[in-house]
Amino acid sequence: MEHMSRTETNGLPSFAHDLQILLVDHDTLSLMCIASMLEQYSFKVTTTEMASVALSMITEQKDDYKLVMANINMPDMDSLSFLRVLHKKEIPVIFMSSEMNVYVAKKALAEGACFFLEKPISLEDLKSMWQHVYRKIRTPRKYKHKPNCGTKMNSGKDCQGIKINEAGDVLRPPLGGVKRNEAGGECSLATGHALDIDKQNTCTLTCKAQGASGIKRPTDDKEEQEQVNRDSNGTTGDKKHRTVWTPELHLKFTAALSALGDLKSRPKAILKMMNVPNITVRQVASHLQKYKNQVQRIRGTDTTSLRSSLSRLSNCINRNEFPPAKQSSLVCQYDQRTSSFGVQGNTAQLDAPNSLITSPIPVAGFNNHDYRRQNLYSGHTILSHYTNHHTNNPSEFYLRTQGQFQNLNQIRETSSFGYGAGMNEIMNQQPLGIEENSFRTSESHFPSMNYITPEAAASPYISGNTFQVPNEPSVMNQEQYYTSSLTGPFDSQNQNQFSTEGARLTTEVLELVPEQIASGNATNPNKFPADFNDGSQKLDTTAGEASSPNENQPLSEYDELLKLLEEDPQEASCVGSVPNAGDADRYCEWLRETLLENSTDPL
DNA sequence: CAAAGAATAT
DNA sequence: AATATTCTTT
Repeated sequence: MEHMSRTETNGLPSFAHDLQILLVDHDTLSLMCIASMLEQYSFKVTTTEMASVALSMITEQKDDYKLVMANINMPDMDSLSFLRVLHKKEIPVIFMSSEMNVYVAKKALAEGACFFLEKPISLEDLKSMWQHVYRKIRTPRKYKHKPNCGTKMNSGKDCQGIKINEAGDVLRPPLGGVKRNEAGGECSLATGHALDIDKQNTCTLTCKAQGASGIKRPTDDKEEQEQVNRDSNGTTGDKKHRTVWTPELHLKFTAALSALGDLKSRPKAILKMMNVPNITVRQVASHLQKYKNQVQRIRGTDTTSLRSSLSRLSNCINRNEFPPAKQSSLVCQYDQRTSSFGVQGNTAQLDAPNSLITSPIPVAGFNNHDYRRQNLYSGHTILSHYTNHHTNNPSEFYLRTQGQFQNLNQIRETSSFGYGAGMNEIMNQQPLGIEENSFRTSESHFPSMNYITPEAAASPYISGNTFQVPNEPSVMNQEQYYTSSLTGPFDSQNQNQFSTEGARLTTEVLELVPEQIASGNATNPNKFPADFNDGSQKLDTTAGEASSPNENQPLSEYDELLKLLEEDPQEASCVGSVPNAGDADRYCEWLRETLLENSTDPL
């Protein structure tokens, strides 16, 4: 690669040349892509897809890596342990992630990572990475040892039996397999084990004999907790899995609620109506509890409207008037078979389903949405859409640049993740994925593609190649989520569907947007951005210091620093060839502070 | 005692 | 934060 980009290379101070960077990303395409970009700056890049291998390489010290850039999502180990090992060796770590998640970013930074990049990463973003090599090593802000929290940063991915001893050596389990619990049951990768990181920096795979859901309150040590949890037939192999309330499930739930009315909406009845196998009354009760809380929170203490909504719907049902009069312009179909939203054949057009499973959203910020993320540096907002993993439809991503969406055609499927992961964040980002309920996300490193026309956007149905660009968010916000289930159209003919397990086709019509969003407004392409910015407000604030209206501040600010350093490399590097990275340091410190500050914000 | 509601554990 | 489990009330 010597022949290429001499100019780019010259953009960096000499001491940044030939910097040895170890790049870790299980995502091969991403790995190659970023590696090639880094090489354009004349960095010497070594790549590996396995974090564990990366650690081996570092431990073996074949090369003197000055910087490690790693996808925070590590299928083969816990990224937190990874970070700690490197931190001990005083190698700066920059984490990358395709799912922007403030929590994860904060966590990583707090734990000592020196930077966090959201994919897609631009050439420009990488330009300044060398600076981190010269920053002082920070000590992790807090070291909260919580047993069983080790996987948190891994967005639902668990360690697969990699051990790291104190020296940072990576020890693989004999067969590289899955550890088994005492009873010989295989630990489910999804839920059956937890990753413990003790103070010796040893990561141990442990299996919970009781399964993922063996959560018990401390007993007053009455009768020895008999092995009540050994299942009835004596085999411990059965893995209880944590039920995930997918959009589909929740849909059935809300439909049942609607059909029953709030008076009859008791767990048992709901369960019966939902007719979903493998779900218990207690689970429904639990969900109902959450549901009610959220409805209440959204509506304030006022239950009247809730009631009237229900009775209104009830009336409709009784009078056989389906669907009830429409009040919104944004309608999409829901295909129960493929569990996707959108017009037949064009699935996953709406990200409403995501909002179904997002966590409670602060009332002030309805527009928050897990699938709407913003690149800290580019200011791009990226929308992603979920799709059920049973379908072949890749998730779709839309990139908004300067007020316009770009459809990223070059979509690549990556790992699946469980609820809470990414979707939360993608959902964000929490542990314990369940195979049957996992989603798939896609990411793209190719910012390009077609713009979406306002005309296309105006379509009440969102077709495969368009994106709704309404004045208001096209996502169903929390309020809409709860109310729509109560007031939304309900096909009488579908009532029985909840008790028929067989094939169901696209018949249900969902109302996704409340009446306030009149069709007239919805087609105004000039106004929509407000919401999307709001939706990412958290990230915005995070990225750009409040005062500036320009969201790209951080990048330019960083750039300024870089330029400063470049302009006078001599002076900058007064100590040997080490530049004075004070400014960069301060910047990073600021960034970190900002992120951490936000974390304490109640919001 | 069963079912639902609330509280709490993780 | 979401869900499972346990405690409390109906």
